[in-house]
Amino acid sequence: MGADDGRRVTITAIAREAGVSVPTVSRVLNGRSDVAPDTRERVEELLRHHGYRRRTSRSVRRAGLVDLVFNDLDSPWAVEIIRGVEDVGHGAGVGTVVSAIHRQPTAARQWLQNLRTRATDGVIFVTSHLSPPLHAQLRRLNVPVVVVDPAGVPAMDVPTIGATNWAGGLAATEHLLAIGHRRIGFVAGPTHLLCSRARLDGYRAGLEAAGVPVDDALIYPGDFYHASGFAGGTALLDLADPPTGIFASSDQMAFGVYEAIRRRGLRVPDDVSVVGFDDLPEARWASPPLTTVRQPLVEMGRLAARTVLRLAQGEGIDSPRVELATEMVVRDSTAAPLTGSPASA
Amino acid sequence: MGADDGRRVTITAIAREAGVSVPTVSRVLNGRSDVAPDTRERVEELLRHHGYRRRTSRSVRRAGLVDLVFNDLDSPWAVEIIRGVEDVGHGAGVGTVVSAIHRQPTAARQWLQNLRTRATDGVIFVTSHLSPPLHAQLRRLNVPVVVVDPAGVPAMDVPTIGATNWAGGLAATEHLLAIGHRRIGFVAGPTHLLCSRARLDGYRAGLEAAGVPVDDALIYPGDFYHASGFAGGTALLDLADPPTGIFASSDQMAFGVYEAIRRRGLRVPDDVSVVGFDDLPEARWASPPLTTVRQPLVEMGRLAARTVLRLAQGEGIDSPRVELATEMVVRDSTAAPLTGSPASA
DNA sequence: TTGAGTTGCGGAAAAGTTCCGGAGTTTTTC
DNA sequence: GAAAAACTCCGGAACTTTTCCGCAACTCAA
Repeated sequence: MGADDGRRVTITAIAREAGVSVPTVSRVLNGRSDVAPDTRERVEELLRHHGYRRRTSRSVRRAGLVDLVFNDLDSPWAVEIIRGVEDVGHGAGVGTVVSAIHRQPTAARQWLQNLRTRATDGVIFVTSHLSPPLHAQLRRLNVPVVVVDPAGVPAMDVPTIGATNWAGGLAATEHLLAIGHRRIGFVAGPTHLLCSRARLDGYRAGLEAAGVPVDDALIYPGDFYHASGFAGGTALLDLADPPTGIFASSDQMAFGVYEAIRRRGLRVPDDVSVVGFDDLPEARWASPPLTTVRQPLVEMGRLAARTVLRLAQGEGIDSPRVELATEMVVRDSTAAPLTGSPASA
Repeated sequence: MGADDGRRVTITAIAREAGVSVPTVSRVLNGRSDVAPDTRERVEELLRHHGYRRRTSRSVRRAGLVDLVFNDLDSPWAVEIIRGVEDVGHGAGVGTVVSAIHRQPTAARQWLQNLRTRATDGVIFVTSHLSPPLHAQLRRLNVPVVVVDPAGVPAMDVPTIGATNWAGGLAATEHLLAIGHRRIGFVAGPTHLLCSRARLDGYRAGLEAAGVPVDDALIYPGDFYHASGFAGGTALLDLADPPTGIFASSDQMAFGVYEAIRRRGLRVPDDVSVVGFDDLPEARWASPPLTTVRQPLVEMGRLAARTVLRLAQGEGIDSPRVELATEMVVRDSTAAPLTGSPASA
């Protein structure tokens, strides 16, 4: 596309073609406010069409801010990501702007509106859909974007950062199988998230590799929050042939499962084993301490921040898709199933 | 839905469409009296339909950012505050910049350095000491400051926002006394924080009002984090005459106490009752669900944001010191003490 | 030095406000 | 009952404020 005819594109050429002066193009590039909306659009269109790139890597004016956008800000999960981003940002002398767009397009538009009035060095979306129009707008503003735990398919040319969710799901399932469980319940996350589906597939793969048939009745659709874990645990224990172990695909749901088990008058791990996913700080302090799959959330935040800052400097990216390793953390919420129960060993 | 087709709506367009002159529209906008009622109505209808917005912000130039500074970003506690601030900020079209200064003066200096390169409409400190030099610097920059849960004395002329910590500590103690406990342990927060001291004083006041002598051996110095709760619970249970109920002045420490009790092979609330402070979302889902003192954290964040934005607009403040009410939330972690104590039952 | 890009300054034009007067209507006066 | 006075409502024009962009001077790297 760019069709840059041998020579590098300069703002002088853009200015001539757009019928404006050089300073005006410069102002558009730097996100100044004193440019008429349609002039800005015309110039941005030409910049994009010619694939303009900043001349030097050094003279980039930084806004001193990185945007971190969540769908919802209602989980301890979020703090871990914030910590990672803030840590790197702090070291690099950039502030971290945290927003929640609550899945509403109006909120997203309002956020974008605010973004226009100031500047940003880059945007990190977390488990967000990053709607095409929004992405197009950001592209027009020439703002680098990174997505953590992308919702849909890896998408276009946006770098994404995640964890090895499939491997984590597999490891958790293998752990339960290894200590003797055969009937393993699964509380899934929202199906529209890639990480949820990967964890579910890891669970399925683990069962199949062990020759245990996958029973759809043992898979409960949750949403990562406490309440759905409670509902899922209750539903699974209500089955005629209830599971001896339950793998919840988030720690919060695992705590909900704890509560469901406790309400039944049963105990963890004596009667039912539970495995979570995330390894939030509170997993270590739950009663009993939760066996879970550790996601390096802080490290994911750090990496996202470093990536977006590199992009902001015009530097390249090693890989458009990075998955950090998960790690099985065995604590006290898993044990061998009761041998006696229906049959025996 | 004004469907503003790219261009901005001007009063000229409105005037043309309404069949009146520009000055007439201007008069409607400014609430002048010399406009015929039906003319006024017609114009107002069109203004509404096109979503007309005043061109001039009229107010001072805003940076569109509010800074939210924590000491450490390592507790679910922080998310609640962030949610509140972000919520109000989002509504007002300002971004929320989250920072952690890790109690280090160097980090604070670095943060201030970053602040100089950009602009801010105001700063909210959370449980921070707000050292005099830092405060002086901010004052020099003419940046409004609000402190949530101030560390030291209410300080100079800085508005502060907190909760009724003393009343909360009293309520928790009274609850334990009411169900029959006489020997009540207390796991304190860091003594340099005002809220910690207030909770401790509430505890003492509750005991004294009930005629129960305060035993310093029952007061363990914690730091609000899990680990110190575990240490405190362990230490209290190791006493020759251990408490039958433990009041931890944060939910996280209460979870640490849970773990200490569990390690002893004892049970909550059968053997030992536990009360927390904060009412984090996970308190509801702990095993067993935690009896605690609810702090309106989100609301505190909201209020802080509203206050700092009002200050930024040059408006006045109703009160320099606001305390929001705490609320006793009774769940399943408290019960009457075993009557026979060491033996019997 | 040279070329690319940025910034302070100022001016033209647009947007919005205020002053003023005039047409039409209502009220008062004689 | 007619003229005068007063009032209502609105447009023209002058004025003020804000936006937008070019000029020229400047910075920065090669």
